[in-house]
Amino acid sequence: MSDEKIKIKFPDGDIVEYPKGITALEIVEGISKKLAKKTIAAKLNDKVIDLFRPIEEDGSIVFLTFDDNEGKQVFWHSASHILAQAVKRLYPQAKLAIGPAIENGFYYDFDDLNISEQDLEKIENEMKKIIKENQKFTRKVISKEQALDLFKNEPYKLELINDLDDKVISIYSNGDFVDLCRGPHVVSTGVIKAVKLTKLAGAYWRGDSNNKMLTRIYGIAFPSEEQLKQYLHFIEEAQKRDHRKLGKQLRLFSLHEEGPGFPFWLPRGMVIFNTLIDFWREEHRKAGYVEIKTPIMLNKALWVRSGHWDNYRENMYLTKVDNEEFAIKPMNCPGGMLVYKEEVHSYKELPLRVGEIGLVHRHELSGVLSGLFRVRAFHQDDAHIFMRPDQIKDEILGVLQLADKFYSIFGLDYHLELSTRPEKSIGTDEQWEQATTALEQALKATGRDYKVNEGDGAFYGPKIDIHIKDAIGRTWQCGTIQLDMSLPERFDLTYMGEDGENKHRPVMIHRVIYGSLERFIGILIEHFAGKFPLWLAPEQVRVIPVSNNFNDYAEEVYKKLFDLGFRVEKDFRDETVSKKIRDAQLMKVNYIIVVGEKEKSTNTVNVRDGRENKVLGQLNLDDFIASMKKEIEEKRL
RNA sequence: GCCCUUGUAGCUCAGUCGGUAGAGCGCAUCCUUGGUAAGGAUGAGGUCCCGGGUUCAAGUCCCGGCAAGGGCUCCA
Repeated sequence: MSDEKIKIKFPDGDIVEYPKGITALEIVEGISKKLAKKTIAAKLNDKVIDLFRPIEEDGSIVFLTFDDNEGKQVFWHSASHILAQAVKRLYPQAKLAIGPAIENGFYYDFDDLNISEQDLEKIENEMKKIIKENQKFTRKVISKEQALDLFKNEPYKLELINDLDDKVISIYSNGDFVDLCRGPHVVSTGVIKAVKLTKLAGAYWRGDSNNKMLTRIYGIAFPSEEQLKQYLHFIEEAQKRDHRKLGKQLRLFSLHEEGPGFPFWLPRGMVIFNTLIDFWREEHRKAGYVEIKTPIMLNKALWVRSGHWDNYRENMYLTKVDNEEFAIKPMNCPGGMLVYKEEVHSYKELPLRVGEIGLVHRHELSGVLSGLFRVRAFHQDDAHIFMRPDQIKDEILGVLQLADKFYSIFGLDYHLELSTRPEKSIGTDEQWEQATTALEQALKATGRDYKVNEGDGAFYGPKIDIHIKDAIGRTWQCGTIQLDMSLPERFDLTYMGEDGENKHRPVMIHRVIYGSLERFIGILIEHFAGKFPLWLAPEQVRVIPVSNNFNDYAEEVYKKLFDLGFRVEKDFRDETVSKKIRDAQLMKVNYIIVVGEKEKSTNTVNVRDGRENKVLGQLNLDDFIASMKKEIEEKRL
């Protein structure tokens, strides 16, 4: 090592001199053994590097642990190398593709690997062996020729190397295993304390469905067994909330072979469905919307005009009526266009906000269907807003505020994303500029952060997506606001301007807040784990007499609640109280009322909170009714 | 659409080596009349997803299809 020095700046501002070529590991060990133990990688001048890589230049350094996202990525990426190494040991003929870290864990793709899920345990055990061997990771930069020679038996690696061209080609080795890799990696395999292979799947090479399908193995790893256990427990809990499972248990909806992707709504599910729509109607009425309903099936000429025939036909259900071709609507907009054109509109009546709970059908690929989250028939809480160009900002802001009101009611946090002009698009630069600026202004006016996805907009206009976050941290795209510069042209929509000319082109947006009622309910089921707020609950109250000697009083209580409009059931079965309580609990009834002698003589009810699984005690019936009314009124969570 | 896995009573699932179908829950009837998460007994209930094939014999093995689950691709 030379006498040359380099200057390293720490996050707290301190600058320390070190000999050139020192490693981040040596630096951190000099600071704190404890920190060194937790440290996975380092960030030098904002570039993540291996702890074992010699530092040759001045710079500011940050140490990364598993708590940092970038630390996790290094950790999981290293685990994926161990996975590949284990697979190569057990199945030498397997060909390596790629193996990155992902949001939750890592995967590695292989070709020529014929295994089934039972083999995962074997591979996992081999990984544990490699971890035990505590092999050191090393990095080496090689020439393209060397790389081509080194990986001559790995066709996928060769393809990658040839695509790397002028970039630096680095390889990482640990033990007998070498992989083409940008890195960085952990110091040694022993750092990975706990690993689990979670699933086996097919995946196309380079994500292109024209390419060969490879075998992908997914896994997760942690710095301690305890963390792995916690993670697996979390997954288990999440599975208990699965809306497909709860939907069946709580008898909300069903799916049948006879109609793949076409959900059946059962009485209990219909309560939620209708309650959501009631709420929607009321809020939209207040926000100045009118409502229409357009036909579910319209002729081919309309879809040709709207552009769907050319761009979306693959996903449309077609049929014939009197020998003319018709399509079941995959979207509501074309019908809405016809309604707009029914009369001449004045600039004075804009913005025109036209809502529609539209049932749309889309032929999604069989492999993508999933419970209520991905279906072939669903209801959109659609609305089209027609406006003058100067109204864009305020209208968008109005929609964002309305969406905020909705999501807050359900206790759903969310974030906003703006997608701008894609490469393939219609319209002029000015139009895009104006539209995008208006969207941005509206976003800024909300005072919320938003993310920009450059070039991710639809070909016909920029859009804002609303991504909600559920009770266990998963995000879902629900609401969208899309500006459409295509349909007003295609349908030649106009309005009469101040100048007396009926040739002005309105700006149109499509927007949804629930997105799809089906999907939204699926999300709500999982968000609430089936325990709905009182205002939404399919069964708000269940009345249980302690024995059939008290059926008369129970009936009286039941009838009173029923007549007041509560969703109430009674359980007069010849079963024990415990049994009936249990059944009510399993159905996640909000309030379970038990009545016997005590209650009958005092005109009270004994209430149990079904969501909390807790007895609240004896309450005056009228007081209880008043408190429920209030709870519903406030839409309390 | 593609890869892997699965499909048995209303539900959740067992079914070994190919020998002709099982449990718990639910349901019905009876006993029990009860105080906050499963009282007891008896009984009914089956196109083993569908169609072919192999075999003396198929829930079981093979082929094809359909559906579901996990992924990939797709998602105006």
